[in-house]
Amino acid sequence: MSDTALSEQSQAAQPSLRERKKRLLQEAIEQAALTLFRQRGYEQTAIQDIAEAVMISPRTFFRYFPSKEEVLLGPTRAVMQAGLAYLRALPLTQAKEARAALQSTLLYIADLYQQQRRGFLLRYQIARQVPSVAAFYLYALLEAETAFCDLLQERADEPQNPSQLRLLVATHIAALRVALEQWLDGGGQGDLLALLKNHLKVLE
Amino acid sequence: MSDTALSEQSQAAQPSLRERKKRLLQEAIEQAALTLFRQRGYEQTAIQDIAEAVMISPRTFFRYFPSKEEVLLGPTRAVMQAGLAYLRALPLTQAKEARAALQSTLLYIADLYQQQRRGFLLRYQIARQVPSVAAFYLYALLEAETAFCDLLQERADEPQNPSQLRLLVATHIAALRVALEQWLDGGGQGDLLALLKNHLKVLE
DNA sequence: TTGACTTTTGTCAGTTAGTGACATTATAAT
DNA sequence: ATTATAATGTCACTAACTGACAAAAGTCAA
Repeated sequence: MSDTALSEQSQAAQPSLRERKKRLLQEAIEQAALTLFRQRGYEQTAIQDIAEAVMISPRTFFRYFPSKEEVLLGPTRAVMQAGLAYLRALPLTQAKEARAALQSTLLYIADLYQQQRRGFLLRYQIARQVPSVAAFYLYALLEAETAFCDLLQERADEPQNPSQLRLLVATHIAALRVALEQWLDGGGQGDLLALLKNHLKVLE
Repeated sequence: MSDTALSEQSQAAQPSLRERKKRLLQEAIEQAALTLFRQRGYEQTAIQDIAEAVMISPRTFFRYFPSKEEVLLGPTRAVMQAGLAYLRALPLTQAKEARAALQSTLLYIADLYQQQRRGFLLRYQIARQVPSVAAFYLYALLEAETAFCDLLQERADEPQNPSQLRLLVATHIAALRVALEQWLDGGGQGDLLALLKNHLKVLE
């Protein structure tokens, strides 16, 4: 683990055979899992079934995903993390108001959802049927809440009342969730951004 | 199962030895579980440990609780169900506005929480540390959401836009959740009702 | 109280998710 | 080629559940 950073990343080139195979396998596992979930149902699909489909051992599955749920919830978590990164990188030169920064972040997140419409649609349909997935889906959405508060607190133009800020963030994420669920309930056909914008406007 | 209703409930008397023992055992299991969770931690406590403490077989534990999490989450679910019942029984003679009915229901729920402060405090402290419990806790809070919408729709003075109504309910439950967590973070010392009232006022 | 009936319980066997340890194999670097 | 490193498979294990069935306890009528 000496200076791989130097020898590999300096050229911004290929991410090494090993890395490529890892990505490929990760995607293969995910695809196989989603396919099986859709065919037989989530609970009727054992880790072993997924492993066999990709010709790996069950042990290896768990080296790529910490749990069965995470195959479905990883992207949701990733989108929320991307939202945090977006907020962190928001140019605050014009000293945005906390609410405005939050709104723009949620719209950014909604846009990411829309870009991966297909994947999220399937994931959502499973989450609706399986309580444990639904539960962890909510957790994935809301675990970022305090991080949002911290970021807004440190980057807002003026200090916020922590309690009020928390309420602001929670209700706005609730608006995102509602927009998301309504959009997905409609098969992802409608315009998620428009839906969310409307909800955000109602909150003001 | 013929006419037990007649012979037992007509006198509103003792709920039969069998029923009493069941309640007793259920409470004993719950108490033993909570004690062990506090002593050793949730994940370090196996079902078998709980079963041994109450001198039952592990199989019997699962006849009383469908899962380990449910020992912790049952009361939360019960409180939300009680809220639904309260809303269902709300006298609508004066044709309440949907928001007002919802507010009063959430205050009722908050009151129930406050009445069981001790129990919820412990449960919350565990939920904070264990993701699976936290996830199911959120699920328990939010699974009642659509039921709230349905009830409000059918009982409100005038028909609601379903989408707006959903947003209303989601944000208000979010306010309940925030108030709850802030109250519990403060050790349950503060006034939950006041906190919630404040949050509800902000939402208007 | 006896005796039939119902509910609850324990036992047993099994499935599945998830984890640690270690030997084996594949990739990387020299 | 050779050595170091990282990924994989195998094995053994824990722990949460579940179905089936027999044993025990509670119920009720005669």
